[in-house]
Amino acid sequence: MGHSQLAKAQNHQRIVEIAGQRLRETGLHGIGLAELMKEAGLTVGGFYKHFESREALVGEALEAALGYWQAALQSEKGPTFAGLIDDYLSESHRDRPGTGCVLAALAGDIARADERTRDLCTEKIREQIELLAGLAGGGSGKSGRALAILTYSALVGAISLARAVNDDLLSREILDSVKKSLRRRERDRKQGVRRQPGKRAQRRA
Amino acid sequence: MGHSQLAKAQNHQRIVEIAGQRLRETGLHGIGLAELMKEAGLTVGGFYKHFESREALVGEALEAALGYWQAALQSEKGPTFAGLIDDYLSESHRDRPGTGCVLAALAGDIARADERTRDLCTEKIREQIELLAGLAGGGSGKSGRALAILTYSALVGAISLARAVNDDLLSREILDSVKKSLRRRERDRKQGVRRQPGKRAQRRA
DNA sequence: TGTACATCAGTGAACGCGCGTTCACTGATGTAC
DNA sequence: TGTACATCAGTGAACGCGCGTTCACTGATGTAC
Repeated sequence: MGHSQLAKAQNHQRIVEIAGQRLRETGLHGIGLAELMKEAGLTVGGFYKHFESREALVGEALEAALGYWQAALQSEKGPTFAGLIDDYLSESHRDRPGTGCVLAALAGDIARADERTRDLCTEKIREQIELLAGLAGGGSGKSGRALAILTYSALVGAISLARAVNDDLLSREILDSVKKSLRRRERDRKQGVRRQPGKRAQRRA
Repeated sequence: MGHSQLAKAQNHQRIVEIAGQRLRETGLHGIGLAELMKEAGLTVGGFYKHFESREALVGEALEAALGYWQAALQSEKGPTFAGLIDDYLSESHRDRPGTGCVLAALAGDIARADERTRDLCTEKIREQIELLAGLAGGGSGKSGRALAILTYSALVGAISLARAVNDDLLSREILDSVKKSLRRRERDRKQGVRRQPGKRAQRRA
């Protein structure tokens, strides 16, 4: 319980990390500072030694949470399109919003948030789409980007619905069905792209 | 400002309707009773002559709002799959969450809501999927349902992302791109189904 | 049709609680000599 | 290496505000005679 600079930095990071989880679990207004600080092993009073306001913490936490997801995706050293879909639409992801995709958990809240927060998310969404488009196929054409946007939308929507739904059977059906549809979509496109030199070859096969 | 039974019923309906809009606009915890009653031309005190609690109002409002969407879809007398997609992914829908799809606006909040609310939404989601599956094609096969689920997920996700995004260009791109992708998907499937008797006919064309 | 009365939708103020924020204080940290 | 001192992370209580809920009261509604 020292007051060293190191301890402060560690505490700061811990608060941000916990906030990132709880915000995704309970919504942007779902948790109070007292509870948050307690969970970090501290008391409320100290909060303002770290952040200017609750809003400032939310900003930092969202930024970190968005970055975390990004990192997780890229660190998988060359994740595949199909692998990414399977991860995203897993029951594990559905049941752990706290460590999952920020947009799936908070899209509604973000749409109503201040401009700075929305700026942040806009850039992250842009990056995600580009990442997906890159994975979708070597082609730099528009269809890769279109597939990326469709895929991203379907992922976010499917997880949102699967979480909203109360019936485990329906919830799983949503995850599995979208998983299969998206996988097939990518497969179809890849085959189309690879046989590019002669389009007639597709018909012969 | 009478106290008649008729007036009460009208006030009740008005409160529910306004709540349905404001909740979709500001989230399940985004608006207070005082403001709500004021907007309905009443004062806070009278609230409990209509509802047992705030929670009860939210339940009624959500049920009405979900029903409203359902009705709008069906009253379009035989809406088409493509028409439905265009309506859902319109800028008008994006910019008016208050009168739009409950799930697109509140999926996050609903996932965290009490069981009764989630039950309600689960049934509505089931109905929507069946409605879409019915429109997707005459075939009663599994692929119609899979397309319905993919479509529904993509719709909810696309509108959620388009609302979260701050950049109007990217927002429109998401709407338009998903619109096109889904339209094509349905077209492809319809062609496949209609030429069922002889699969070879597809290759000849 | 007219009159007395019970009902109850709606009013406006007050209550109580939770939560973000502030503040005086503590004591370990780290620096200047 | 020791010592005196300034800094500041963290404490715990208090403040103020907003919001859901309660309550005594009002007066129009609608009913019984």
